[in-house]
Amino acid sequence: MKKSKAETTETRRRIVEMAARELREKGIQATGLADVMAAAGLTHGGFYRHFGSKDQLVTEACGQGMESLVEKAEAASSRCGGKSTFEAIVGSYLDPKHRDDRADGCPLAGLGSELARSTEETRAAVSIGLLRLVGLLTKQSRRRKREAAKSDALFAVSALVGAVTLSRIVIDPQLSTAILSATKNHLAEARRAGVSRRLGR
Amino acid sequence: MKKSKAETTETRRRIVEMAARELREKGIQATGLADVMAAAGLTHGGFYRHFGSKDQLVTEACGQGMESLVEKAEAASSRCGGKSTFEAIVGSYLDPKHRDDRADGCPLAGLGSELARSTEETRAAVSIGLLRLVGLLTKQSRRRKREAAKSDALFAVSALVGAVTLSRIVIDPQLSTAILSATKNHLAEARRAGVSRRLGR
DNA sequence: TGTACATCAGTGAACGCGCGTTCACTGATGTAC
DNA sequence: TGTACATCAGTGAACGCGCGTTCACTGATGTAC
Repeated sequence: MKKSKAETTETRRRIVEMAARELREKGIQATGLADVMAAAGLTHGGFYRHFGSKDQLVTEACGQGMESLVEKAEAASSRCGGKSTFEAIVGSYLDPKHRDDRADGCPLAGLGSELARSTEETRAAVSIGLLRLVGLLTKQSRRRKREAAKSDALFAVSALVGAVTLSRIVIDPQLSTAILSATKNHLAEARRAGVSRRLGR
Repeated sequence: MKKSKAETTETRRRIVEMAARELREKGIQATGLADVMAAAGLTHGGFYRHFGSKDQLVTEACGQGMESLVEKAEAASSRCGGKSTFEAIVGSYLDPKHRDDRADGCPLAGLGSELARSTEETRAAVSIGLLRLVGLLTKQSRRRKREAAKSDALFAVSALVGAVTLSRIVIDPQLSTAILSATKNHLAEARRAGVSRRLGR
């Protein structure tokens, strides 16, 4: 049953795509290769025609998940209505929809503590996406100094990831949304403060 | 080999203590009951004399880990030198020592994404500790309104948890410490801004 | 262009391993008299 | 207080299961002539 090169490439892409979803949904360790292959419409035996190990798939899938996140942030920033790009990114990240849709959400929030124990390759792949996100937000900072702007961005990303993680742990729905909205309000406020400082107020 | 009641109680306590360490160190799924029992100086077979399931142990151990965290925060606040209690708590949480010592660190940072997929019991146990921490920080807020003070606290905890999580994922050591210090500086700044607002400046 | 053969994507069974859980057993502890 | 017996904490072997990985096999694709 050999497949054409085009089909093979497409199959590999689909496996990574499905893995990115399954991993974020269930977690890295809880996701079996058979699950991923089944989601891609295949049986588990063929996995090693495409990847050398589960770790390699995890690395690619997490990298891909981060790429999706960055693209989503870019999209949110391009179609921000009256709001600033910064607010658009923060708003979509802290939306309860994001909290409730792990499979399509941010790998940092969905897999954070597992990523911290992953291979150096996986962490490196994730770091690239993280730095791209930080870069996006750094551009949006209103600080003069580049270092201060990057510091703003690192802080904002930390708050975003922490807030969504906590909002998923907590049981009380009111507390869960309170965490998200508190973070949204405070990030907006901190940004305004940054503006004030820049203008010397 | 029946043991005295005092010994039994002490053994159970030791199992929970060791589990709290092992879980935070290796993660929930990656920690085996045999590991925990061995760390407590026992063999795995006796586990079910003390607990009904691994889930139950995880619940107790995570709850206990959160208690330790809160106690540590209380201790840090009581012996804060010239700094405010708020700064003392934030400073010790964002200390690189905390980042590098998972076994003794915050369960939210060490197990965040796994906790988000844990049983309701475990999440409830963790929530109690989280709310105690939020309560501590709420008391330290300089806002007039209680709601605003709690919002401050929720935001601060989100940033703390996110920052330590990210600092453990990232490979570049400079970036890792930059995440921690950016978060520390911004939280202190946000607090100062809160003061200004309260004083009507 | 047509043909013969090598390649290799995908299948499904199998392997080995580690895990959570169970169980028969041991012997010190606690209790009933 | 002393004795006989029930209790039960802890041991170590075993069970069943799911997982990552391997492998012989199939048959369509790609290639060499």
